[in-house]
Amino acid sequence: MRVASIEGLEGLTIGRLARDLGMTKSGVYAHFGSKEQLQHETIDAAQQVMEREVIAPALAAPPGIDQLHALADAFLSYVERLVFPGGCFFASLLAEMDAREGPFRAMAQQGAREWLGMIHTMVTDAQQQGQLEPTQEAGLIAFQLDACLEAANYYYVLLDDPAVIDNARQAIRMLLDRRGPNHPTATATITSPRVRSPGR
Amino acid sequence: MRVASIEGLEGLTIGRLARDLGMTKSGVYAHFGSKEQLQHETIDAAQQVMEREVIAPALAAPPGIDQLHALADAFLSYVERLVFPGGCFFASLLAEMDAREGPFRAMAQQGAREWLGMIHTMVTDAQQQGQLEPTQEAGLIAFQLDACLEAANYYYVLLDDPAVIDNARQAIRMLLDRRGPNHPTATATITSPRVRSPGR
DNA sequence: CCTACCGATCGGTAGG
DNA sequence: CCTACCGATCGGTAGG
Repeated sequence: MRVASIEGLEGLTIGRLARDLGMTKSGVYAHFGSKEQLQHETIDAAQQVMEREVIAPALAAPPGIDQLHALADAFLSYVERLVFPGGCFFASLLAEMDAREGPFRAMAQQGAREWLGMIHTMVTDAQQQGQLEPTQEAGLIAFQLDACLEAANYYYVLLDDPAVIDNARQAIRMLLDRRGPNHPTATATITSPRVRSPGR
Repeated sequence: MRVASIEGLEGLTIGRLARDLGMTKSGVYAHFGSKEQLQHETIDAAQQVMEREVIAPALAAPPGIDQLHALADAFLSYVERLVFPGGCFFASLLAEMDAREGPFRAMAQQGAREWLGMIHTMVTDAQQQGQLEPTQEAGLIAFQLDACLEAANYYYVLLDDPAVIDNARQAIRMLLDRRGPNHPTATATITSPRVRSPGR
C-alpha cells in the first residue's frame, strides 16, 4: 500500500516488494499468483484502511451536518497524518487509472461513485433535517465538498504545506454554513445532540 | 504528450515511442540523449499547449472577474475537448509526481505555484475592481476555484460524464457571484467593457 | 537514423 | 519459500 501510494499501482512490482521484504521474487510471487492479484489485494487492504480511518469516524457522527463535518475532518486528518505516504490511496489510484483501460479503471470508477454517493446522501440528510440550504442541488454541494477534499490531498502532498489543509477546512466550513432553518448554530435545536462551536 | 497524459511520464518509454513511430529505439534515443531529456521536452511541449489553450484565452479577457470566467471556461473546454487524452497534462503530472523525489516533483511544484499564483492575482484584481467580495481572503477563493477545476478534470476523465463539467461550471459561477459593489450583473459598470449574460 | 549489443529488471514457470 | 531459469522490455552504448 505504501509503495503503491507513492509510485503508483503499476510501480508496485514483485521484485521491489521482494527486495524490501528480504525475500526472493518467487517467494513473494507464490503468495499472490499474479501481479494483478497482488494489485487487487493491495486495493482491498487500502480500502479497509480508508474505511477505518475515514468512513467509520464519519458514520459515528449523527446523520446530517455533523456527519459531513466528521467526514471532512476525518479525511483531512487522514491526509495530514500521511496514513499513506503518497496521500489518499484512492485519489492516487483515480489519477493513475482514470485514462487507462482495464479492471483497475473500473474499480476506480466504482470507488468514486460510492464515495460521491455517500457524500450526496449525507448532504440530503442534512437538507432534510433543515441544517443545510435546501434550494441547492445536493449533487452540486457534494461536488464542491469533494473538490475541496481532493485538492487538499493533492496539493498537501505536492507542496508539503499545512496551509493547504487549512484552506480546505475553511472552504468546507463556508459550504456547510449555508444553513437551513434548523442549523445547529442558527437555533438551539433538539434534532442535533452535539452542537459545534460556530467558528468564523 | 498523449502517451504521458494517459500512462504517466514514467510510462513514456523510448521503446514504446519507437514502436508508435515505426522507428528503432536507438533512432528515437538519438533525438533526446536520455529518457530524462525526453520527459523534460515532453513537459515543455505540454506547457506550450496549455498556454495556448488555457492561459492565452484567459489573458485575452480584461483583468478582473471576466478573466476568472475566461480562465475557467478555457480550462473546462480544454478538459472537455480532451486536448490531452488523459485530461490536463499537469494535473496528471502533479498526481504522479507529488510523492516522489527528483526534478519532476520540483517542476510540478513550480507549475502548481505558478498556476495558483495566477488565479490568486486574478482574484485580487477582481476584488480591487469591486467585482468580487473583498472581505474574503483571495487565497481561499483561488483554492476553491482551482479545486473545482481539478475535480472536474479528474472525474470527467474517470467517469466520462459531461455532468461533471456542468457541476464545475455551476460551482464556479456561484463562487464568482459573491459579488462586490461593482459586479457586472449587480450594476451597469464602466470598468468592465464586456458584460456577460447573468446566467442562473 | 541504423545494427548490434550491454546489464538490469519485468512477470512468470518448473521443480522442489 | 527457495534455486534456476524463460522471453520481453527497460535505459543506454559502440560504431557507423
